[in-house]
Amino acid sequence: MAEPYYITTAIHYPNGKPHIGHAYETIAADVIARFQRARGREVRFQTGTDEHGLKMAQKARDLGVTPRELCDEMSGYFKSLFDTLDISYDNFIRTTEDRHHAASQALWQAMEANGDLYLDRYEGWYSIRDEAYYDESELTDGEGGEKLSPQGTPVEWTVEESWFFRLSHYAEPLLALYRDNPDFIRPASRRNEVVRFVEGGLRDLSVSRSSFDWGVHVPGADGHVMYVWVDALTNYLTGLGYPDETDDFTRFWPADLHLIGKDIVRFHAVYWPAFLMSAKVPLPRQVFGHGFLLNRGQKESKSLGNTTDPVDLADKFGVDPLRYFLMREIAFGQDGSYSPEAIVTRTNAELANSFGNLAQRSLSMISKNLDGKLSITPEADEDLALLAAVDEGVATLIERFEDLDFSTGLDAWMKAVFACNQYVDEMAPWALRKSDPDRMTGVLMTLFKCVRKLAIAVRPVVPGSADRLLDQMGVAADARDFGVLADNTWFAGLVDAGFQVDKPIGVFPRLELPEEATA
RNA sequence: CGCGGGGUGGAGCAGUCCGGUAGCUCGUCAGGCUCAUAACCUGAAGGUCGUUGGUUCAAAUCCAACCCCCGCAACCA
Repeated sequence: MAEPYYITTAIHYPNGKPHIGHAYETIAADVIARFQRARGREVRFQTGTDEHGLKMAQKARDLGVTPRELCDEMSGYFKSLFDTLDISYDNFIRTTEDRHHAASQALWQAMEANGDLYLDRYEGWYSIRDEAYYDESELTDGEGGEKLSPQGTPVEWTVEESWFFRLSHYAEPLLALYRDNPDFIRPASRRNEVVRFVEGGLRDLSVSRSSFDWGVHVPGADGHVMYVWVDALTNYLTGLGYPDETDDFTRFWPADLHLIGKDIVRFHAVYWPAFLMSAKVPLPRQVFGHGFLLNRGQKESKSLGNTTDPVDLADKFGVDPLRYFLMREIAFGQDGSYSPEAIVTRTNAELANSFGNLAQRSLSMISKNLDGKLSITPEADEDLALLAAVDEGVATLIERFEDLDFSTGLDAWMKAVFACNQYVDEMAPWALRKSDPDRMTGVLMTLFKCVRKLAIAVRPVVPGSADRLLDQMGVAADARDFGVLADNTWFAGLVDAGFQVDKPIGVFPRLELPEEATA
């Protein structure tokens, strides 16, 4: 049976429409999911929305709708975005689902059974807007002498009965975890931050709220709902059927990868493993905190008026160019910059001019000069050298993708594409057409084989386009995973079947820079 | 002493952990080709790797100090 692979994105907080960052994270997760499927693994890919918490309740009240109605609407925007972006998730979870409440309560009870939850009073300076308590030392004085949070929001002295989680007991086990599993937190910069934070000592964590009720109820404690993060993190278990020992749970837990933004690494790398240790549930294998997307080097924000609707980007440039750009341009794990010009320049140069044009010129020549017919030909040294170069590029792509280093992997892939274009130039099949037609056929067959390899390799990134290309090449829909790269029988199969290449249709058209983007 | 990220040819970046000819893409210039999406191929110019000092046979890379830029304002990933 195929080796299982479980990947999750963070569940998204839907108190606004999805923005470019949501698209980035989910596209990256999708590329990983498709990549692992292509490697032959049985993939479970989960995303969803995190719908509880005070802010959702407040927002619903402001809009005059019920929290449930608001969640239904907002969650829909996320689903629709993911459909637009070709996200191949297996499970879209919503934390308002009954099964999720049940799972969260089960996890709670497991932590309680381990003696890690206790009831106490929490008092301190609380900011309703930030939904957080602050230490006296963090506060500043406002103009009227009132206390303000570090964020400048008003705070009130609040006393609240709250359940606490004995996080303080887990500092050592967590440090041991980081020590024994250096890749538990990636990239390394994030790991260093977390280690330093935990080394500084951990305080018990307030894990329930009684000031509002839009959340998962604490079992046996009327009036308390769980702190949103307790409930949110549990989603990764819910999706597999926890607490039931379902087949899914047995097969896919522990998760191979939680892909999240760098801002919530602490919750995933500190609280989450501590909760799981307490509940005696195995720990996920890796937490990866990706960087943020900057709009021309600037953080995107409503106040700056530079927000981007990812659906617009996909409409303007196409889903696959957008996906390719994000994975290719940005060193995964670091912050990255994007702009319409950068998207157009990058994807025109690489997808349209280099790879798209390579496919087009190769198929076009086969179609025109050979009536689209394929044939078995002797392979010259140059042909073998090119095939080897392509194999190497593809192998590097696979190796780098396995390590979540997409930009370097695609760089190696591009080098292979360059080698193919160089080969076309050197072999000059248009000249061979007159001087040595058999050799021309050999050259074109070599190109056909190379284009297939390249298309299969890049398919996780640009699935729709790669499939449209492979369709034109007669490559069977079930023969597009990496396992077939080493297969040498497929070509003879196509020849025997009498497959003919039609006049090709380009799958990576050149993009124009939209008018308004230049303004 | 708040935390973090960053300063590498015109632009955008990689390389820095594990010192050893400074690499990639775009842009520019010159040439080639004409099969192909005015695409492709070849070559060239262009950098004292923020500053200063230190370690070393050797530093973009290690150490110290300093300068500058950008986030930490929830739409927040």
